[in-house]
Amino acid sequence: MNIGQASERSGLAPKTIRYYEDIGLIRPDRGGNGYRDYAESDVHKLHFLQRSRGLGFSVEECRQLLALYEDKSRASADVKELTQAKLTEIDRKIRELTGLRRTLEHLVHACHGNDRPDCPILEELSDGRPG
Amino acid sequence: MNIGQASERSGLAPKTIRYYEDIGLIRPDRGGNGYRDYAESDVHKLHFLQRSRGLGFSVEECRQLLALYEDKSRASADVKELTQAKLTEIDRKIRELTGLRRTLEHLVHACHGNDRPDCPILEELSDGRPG
DNA sequence: TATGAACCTTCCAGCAACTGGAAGGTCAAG
DNA sequence: CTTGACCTTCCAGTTGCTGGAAGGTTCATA
Repeated sequence: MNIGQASERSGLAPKTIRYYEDIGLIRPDRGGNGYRDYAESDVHKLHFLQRSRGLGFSVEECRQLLALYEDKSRASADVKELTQAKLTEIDRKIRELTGLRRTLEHLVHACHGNDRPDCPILEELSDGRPG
Repeated sequence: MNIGQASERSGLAPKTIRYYEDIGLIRPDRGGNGYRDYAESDVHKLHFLQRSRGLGFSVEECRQLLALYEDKSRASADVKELTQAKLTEIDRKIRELTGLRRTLEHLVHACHGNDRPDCPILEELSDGRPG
């Protein structure tokens, strides 16, 4: 099938699919007219990529996952380790964002929000001390 | 003072400081030797940038904040609005990450983590159905 | 058969927000 | 006078695409 249909069925933009080919993630056939020709297995891989990217794996990690996925003798412990590492990273991100959220919320509450020139948000950004 | 000291005192890498100059955020003087020469007020602005970047404001938002900060007739409602928008965005990110975390955790628990070739993580990534 | 839309192709450029490195100038200490 | 730590500019790379230009193909319709 053409790239348009592969795009629809995988949930990836055509540009993204071509990009994935550029960086060697997938290698579809070509028709006599030069058009890319995707097999079912290609769509499957693209969908795999779409899902794993959406779950926060980097493209390089997806490359590893794809290799594990295609390798019949893969060890699932490898995949578990990769996923566990990702989990830790996500926890860190959530913690950071939560702290940031707290700070900003504090600032919003402290700010008058009127037209007077004094603004606790700017003051705190300026001196770095908590208001 | 030279860029090295400005870097130390603002908490920004020299490269970052030069970059901020490139994109017009700050304009330090130059000494006779061509070296950048930072005044106290420059360091103050750099520190302001360091803080607001660290709080998740984009460089363009920092530019706005800096303008408001420098404008004596600024309206604090503007700043509050910007901060509030940022807060909403952070909430969305936290929600997304939490969902992602849940999915991955489920996958880790479902995976045997041994050397057997069947792995629920890969299977779910492949078909997109929750295991 | 012509025409137009909707596909497809490649390549080049750019986004954020820096970071790394090369090639070279300057300055202070020993 | 040399060594080493600074400083300068400029060019390129990072990640993961996305937009656009310029052109080829296919298909439906008039």
